[in-house]
Amino acid sequence: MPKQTFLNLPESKKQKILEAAKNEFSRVSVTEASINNIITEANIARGSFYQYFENKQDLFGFMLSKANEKVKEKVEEKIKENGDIFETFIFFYDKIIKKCKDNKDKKFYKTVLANLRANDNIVLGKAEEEIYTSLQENTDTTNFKNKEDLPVLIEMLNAITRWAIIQTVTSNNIEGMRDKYIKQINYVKYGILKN
Amino acid sequence: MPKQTFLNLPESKKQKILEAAKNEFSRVSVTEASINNIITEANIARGSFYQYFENKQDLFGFMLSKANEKVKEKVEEKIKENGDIFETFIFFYDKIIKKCKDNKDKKFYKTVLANLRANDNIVLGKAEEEIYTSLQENTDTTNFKNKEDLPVLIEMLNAITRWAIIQTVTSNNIEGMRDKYIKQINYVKYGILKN
DNA sequence: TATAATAAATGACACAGTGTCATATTGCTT
DNA sequence: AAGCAATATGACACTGTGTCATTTATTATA
Repeated sequence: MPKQTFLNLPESKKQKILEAAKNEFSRVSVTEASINNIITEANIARGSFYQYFENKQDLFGFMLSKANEKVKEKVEEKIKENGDIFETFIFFYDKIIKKCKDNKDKKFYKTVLANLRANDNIVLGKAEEEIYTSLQENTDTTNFKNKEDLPVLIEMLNAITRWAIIQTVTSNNIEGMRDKYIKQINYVKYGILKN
Repeated sequence: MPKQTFLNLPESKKQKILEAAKNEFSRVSVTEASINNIITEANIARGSFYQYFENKQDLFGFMLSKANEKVKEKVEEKIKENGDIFETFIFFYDKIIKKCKDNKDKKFYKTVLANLRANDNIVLGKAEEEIYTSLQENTDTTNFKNKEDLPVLIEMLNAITRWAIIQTVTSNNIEGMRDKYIKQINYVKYGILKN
């Protein structure tokens, strides 16, 4: 988390820094990002950066969790509303893809997702754990063959969905990719093999 | 690919360099790895490193594809042998996990897998495409409800399997993780929902 | 209002790393 | 033994990170 000094800053200065950071994180992955570029564009001194953040990871994590906090809330609403774990994952997928279409954040999201580590969470840290709990507690398992395996199912849906998101974002055929994803969800619901 | 100069090197010198590199890549991800550490341990000059490789990615890619070339062959054999796409993915999973248990390469694999980018291939580059083709051509779809969707199925199995591999390797409960993975494969075969 | 105290800003610095290149060394060939 | 090609070398120019002593601004206090 950013230090108090950053949070105390006047809104306009904060925005200037966050915007410079967004440009840099749209250009390259966090590891490749250069603090120099950020401070030059934001017009702050090197030392100031370190008064505000621990390092660039700190800044990046802050931006990402901020960007996704609404998604988290909406997903939790959704599962409480209808209890359908499959619908909810599709809803999550759509929400993230929508963000990648929005011109303001397009490049940022694309770069972030393409450079995500294999076991990084899409919605960062504690928030992702909380989503898991919500899904677990609110899924309606009435139609399941076997209720006990819900956590394993959620993990699998997570694997499929994150892969689909990454493939969708890095491909150019968004609609085709969504269709594929929906097919995959249906496989999980009804199975591949004849009975 | 390494330059000819490296390939011409006497075996023992090559080994010394590859071993130094393995130590470094076991310690941290490719991006964080330091060429300095590698050349110091291998006792070669900085300039020499660049006579051998384009950069550290080049060296890393070479090591990884070398490490996985056997896996690729065995997977292709397997699918030709029995046509069972599910068994073959489990076979692949087991092969990779086995490598992560082998003391010599344990740390290396663990670090590599934990730092894989979200859409990097586990078996690098061209080899992975070739596996796809093999799987596609040799899968027996007799029992499938719908034969046309094989490519989509393969992609899904890939997503599930790589996630399982990464979770397994970064967890400490290897056996438990395998059980989970098998359950997931069964979901895909038979579906979650009651008919 | 003057002064003290607290918060914020600054940029030079030490350090670590990358990739290049002109030069030196080795070893092979005739 | 001379000459040529392959290999080895480390100093150099860059780019980047995180720190810290110092300066500047802001707020509180008497």
